[in-house]
Amino acid sequence: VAQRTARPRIADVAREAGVSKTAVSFAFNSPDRLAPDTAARIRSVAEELGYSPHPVARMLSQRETLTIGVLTPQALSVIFSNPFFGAFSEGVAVAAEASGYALYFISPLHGSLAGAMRRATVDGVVAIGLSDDHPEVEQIRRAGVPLVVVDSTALPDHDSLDVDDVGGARAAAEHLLELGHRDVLVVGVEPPAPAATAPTADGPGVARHQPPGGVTGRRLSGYREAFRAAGHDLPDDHVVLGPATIDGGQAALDEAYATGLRPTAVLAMSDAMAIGAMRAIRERALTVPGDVSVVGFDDIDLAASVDPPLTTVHQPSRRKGEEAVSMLLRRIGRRGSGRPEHRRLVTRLVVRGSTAPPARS
Amino acid sequence: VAQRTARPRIADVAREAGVSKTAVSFAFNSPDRLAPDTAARIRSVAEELGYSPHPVARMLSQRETLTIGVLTPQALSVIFSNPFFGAFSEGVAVAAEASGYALYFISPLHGSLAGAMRRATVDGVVAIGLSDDHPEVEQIRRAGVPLVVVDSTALPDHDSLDVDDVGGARAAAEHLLELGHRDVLVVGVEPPAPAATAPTADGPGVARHQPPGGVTGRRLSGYREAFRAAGHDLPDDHVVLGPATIDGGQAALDEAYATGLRPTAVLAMSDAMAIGAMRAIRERALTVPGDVSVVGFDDIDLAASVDPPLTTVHQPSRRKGEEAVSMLLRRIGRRGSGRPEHRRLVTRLVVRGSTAPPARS
DNA sequence: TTGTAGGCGTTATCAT
DNA sequence: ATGATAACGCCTACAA
Repeated sequence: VAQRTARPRIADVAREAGVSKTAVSFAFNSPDRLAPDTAARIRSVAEELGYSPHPVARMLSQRETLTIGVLTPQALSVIFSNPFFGAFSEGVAVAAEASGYALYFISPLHGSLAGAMRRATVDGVVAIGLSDDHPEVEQIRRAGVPLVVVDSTALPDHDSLDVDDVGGARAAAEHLLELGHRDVLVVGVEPPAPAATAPTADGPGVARHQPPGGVTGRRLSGYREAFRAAGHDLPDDHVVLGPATIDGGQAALDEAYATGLRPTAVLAMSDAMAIGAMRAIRERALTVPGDVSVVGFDDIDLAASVDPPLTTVHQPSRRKGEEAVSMLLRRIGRRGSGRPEHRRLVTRLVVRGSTAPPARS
Repeated sequence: VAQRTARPRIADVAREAGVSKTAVSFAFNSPDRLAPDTAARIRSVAEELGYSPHPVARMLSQRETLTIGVLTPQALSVIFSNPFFGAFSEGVAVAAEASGYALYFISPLHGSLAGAMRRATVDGVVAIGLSDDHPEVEQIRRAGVPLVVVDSTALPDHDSLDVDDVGGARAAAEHLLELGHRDVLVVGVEPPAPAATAPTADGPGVARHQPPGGVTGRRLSGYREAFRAAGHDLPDDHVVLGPATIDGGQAALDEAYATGLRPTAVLAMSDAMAIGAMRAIRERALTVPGDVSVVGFDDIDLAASVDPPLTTVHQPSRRKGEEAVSMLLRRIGRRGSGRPEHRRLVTRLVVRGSTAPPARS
């Protein structure tokens, strides 16, 4: 590797071209204010020297980064292993790129999300899955950066975007109830354990005492509504939580079986977990949907391609990403002012092949 | 939303606490150099005012961003829709987070990758899939930022990391040949069309005149080697390219059928494309592997869960991400000096259910 | 059309 | 232990 030589600065170009630093700056930022040939000469000298404006210096003086942050309370590793997040990011990326913004991922560093947030050089933030009871949410809000929260219990002061989790979950549960299922296991997404407070890495387990908020809470109440309306019960010990990954779903199901549960159906809060659950079910030499029905949530691209095709609740993941960025860019444009906007996108149940009536035993 | 009030600066804290700016800086960066109570007082004033050091100013003065860039010649939208990339990013994220680095994604903005690169405030870059014949590769190298290229034809001057594409591809082709297939369609990953030069958005099509380089080229030559060794032929018109997505694979297969091809097997260069190909095959009322066998590449998490389970070439995607970052951090640590390092990881064929002997017709 | 000078907010150097 | 001052590299009134 070529030893890195000192990066040329604007003064070098100015000297070499025999003009002032201002002229060089103009050549890059407002060429119209320069005689055409001066501008051309400056640019060619710059090219020759390999000069380009230092982005950090530029940011500092323009107070603008042309970057938007994607903030998540989970480690990026768990995030990137969830296909739903891939689709969401796709939407975010499309909208950001279209407006010339780059993407910066903000995740807990050294256990601190607020710390990572302070380090982030962004013009605004899309926060996904940041529940309002997150211990650092207050510090994050105070950063004073335009913020759109996605899939959170709406912070009334901030723009928010979510989907009809309750309705979608209710539809999923109703579907199982109509098929005749009564003994149903809920496989939920575990709210990220803030490493700062309680780093209890005890894997998936039954729901903790405090009722989960955010998406998990909303979907859970959707499931419950359906059961209640049908005059049935969804006991607390039939709710197992874990990370929203294939492995998480598999582990969650194993956990439930270890507890002695033998449900005829599974309501998973993420397709990745649903797929993991199906794996666990098969490893027990049971079949889907013959012995156990499975319903997912998200409707990832591959949901229709797995075996059996997954019955799931569709949510517009890509659009969610696009819409979040577009709300954020609007707010950035307004320089943060204006009343907060709250949007909710629709969900719908997509019935495929992973659900069937329970086996008569 | 609260009207954003002027962000407090170091001088505000200094004044309020009755100390100098230096003292405030020390309170944050080297508290040991201050009397314990002064440090404490300063920090509490800072807290009260809601002050934290401006990250951009900090970067400027420290000449360090604690951020690594992930550069891709494709739009992020196509990237995030490829599960392989999710796994790779997972590895990148794990390694980066472990060292306290944040992630910044660099993709073509306004059609220019080099332009996006110049805007990027990063300490180093992991470039994935940047072929050496990319029109902007020279400008990117000249940026003088530590660079690790992944899945590229190795730039001899830079650290590089790839997998045994040739060997993996050869194994895939040999597998099909052994099963008895002769009429095989290759579904390849299309090198990104640099928007800067030829924005010919004519979708998937047969290979262009210039032979593809990078991964596509290497995998193709692996396939060819196997055919040649078996005394068979892999005609040029049996190679179709498209974006590495489900849709891309589906479109590529449709294209081939439109051309009149009726292969008994498909060699796809990505699992996403393989899954897309399987969809297209089924839409023609054909079965996999009964009528057409399909082999993928990557071995994404879901490969074993699709129907039928996908025979594919495994590559250590996560490890690739981790290793790339670790090489990059080493180089950053050496401040860019030292001889370039070149690593290659292994691949292996994983036979599942999507391949079988050709139907006797 | 071009140049001068001040500011962006920090950290580092060198005194005291 | 603390403070004054000069970088860091650029942008942009304002002046010429």
